[in-house]
Amino acid sequence: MSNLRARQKEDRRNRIVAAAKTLFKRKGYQKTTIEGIAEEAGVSGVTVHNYYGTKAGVLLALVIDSDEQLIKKLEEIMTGHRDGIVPLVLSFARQIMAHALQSLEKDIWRQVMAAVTSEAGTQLSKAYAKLDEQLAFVLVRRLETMQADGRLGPDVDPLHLGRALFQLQNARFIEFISSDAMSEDEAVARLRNDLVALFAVREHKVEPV
Amino acid sequence: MSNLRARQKEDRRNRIVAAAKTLFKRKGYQKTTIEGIAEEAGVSGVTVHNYYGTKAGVLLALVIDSDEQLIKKLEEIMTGHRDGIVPLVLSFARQIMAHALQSLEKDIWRQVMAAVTSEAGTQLSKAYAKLDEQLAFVLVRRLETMQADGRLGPDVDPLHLGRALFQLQNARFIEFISSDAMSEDEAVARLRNDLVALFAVREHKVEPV
DNA sequence: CAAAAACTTTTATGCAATAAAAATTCTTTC
DNA sequence: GAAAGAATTTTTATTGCATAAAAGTTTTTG
Repeated sequence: MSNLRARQKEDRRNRIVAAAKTLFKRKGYQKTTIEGIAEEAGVSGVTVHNYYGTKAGVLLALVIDSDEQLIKKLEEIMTGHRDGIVPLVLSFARQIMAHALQSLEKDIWRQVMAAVTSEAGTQLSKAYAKLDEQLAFVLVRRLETMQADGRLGPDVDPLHLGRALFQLQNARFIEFISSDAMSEDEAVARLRNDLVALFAVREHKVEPV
Repeated sequence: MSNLRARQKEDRRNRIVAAAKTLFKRKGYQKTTIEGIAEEAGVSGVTVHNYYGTKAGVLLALVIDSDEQLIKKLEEIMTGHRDGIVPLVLSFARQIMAHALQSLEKDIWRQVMAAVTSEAGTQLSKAYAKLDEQLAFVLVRRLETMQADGRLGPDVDPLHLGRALFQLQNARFIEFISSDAMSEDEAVARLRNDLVALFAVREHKVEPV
């Protein structure tokens, strides 16, 4: 029974995150209090702080759990793709938006994105950034396959292209969650406009700056 | 003397923002209190809340003022450009980063970006979004000129392209301020990688999704 | 089993945010 | 130009996040 203490800690972490998920979904982010989460989880409020630093930290931990599943799922789904880059990225974007709304509401996602930025440098924020990198790599791997199949020119760098495409997708995702009025379709349409416009460019010389 | 009341209000707004700017720069964001700003501005703490809603709201108001100047300056500087798209966007990005660091530190910019997201829907956040749109249009106008000069293919939509390029630039700007360690050069290098990779793509068919 | 170490809880404090009541100050109207 | 009325700020009070230090509890170790 190596380390009872470690197991207790793990158990408390799980209880806190589970309690938070329940309360965030039931009452929304603003109206659930740390003290409420603590009570539901059977610990003291200060312990929640000790574990996660801030209320947003608890939220981030919860989202990270959920996103790890998303990545696995995306990896599978995307593997089937035999289309061009634009449909690939749009499908990718749709999966992410659908998954996001399925687990939490837009208002709460705004808190997530805000926390990632304002708490940049914390462990949880770094963990979130790492997941973003993994998401980008889902695209990168698809692009590598496309290049191997000859569906993507040999002069393109799949790593940089994948990252760039992810950045664009992510920017539109943030726009999507930033407005309750914006539909998935609208967000996808904007992303398509981005891609079509970018791919229409024929740039020849690239000087250093 | 139309409306003494309105003038007093305007005066208080100015004093609050000026006081906040002084204190943010002197003590940083976390350590300046609303009460402190209020005292420096000669009003009560609750008045600051009544005017700007939150501490981040005061910060946003201050940044918006500063960004309005940036846009004018950028419009002038960018007009001189006779290079390709990539140098244009990189130069644009450099101007924005330089301006940002000149007015406030990275840590405070993180609070700005977080506030824009978490307080999406408020007047101040909308005002900030509008400035972003104006910034994107600085690029759009340059692209229109390039197209008229024949330096950009006629099948490209300058509006969509400008917006897409701004989104990319903005994503890398956020990355830049999110890490104290990232230099301007590094951020520009990443943005260049994005652009080069995207422009190397030769996509032919674009099916709907 | 007792001492030490590791955690959690209790207790206390500062500050943001918000609401309601009280006090001021400006505007209007007679 | 003074009093009534309206607008706006300040005072006062409360809740909750965040943090620190002291006190208490449980696990680990010798």
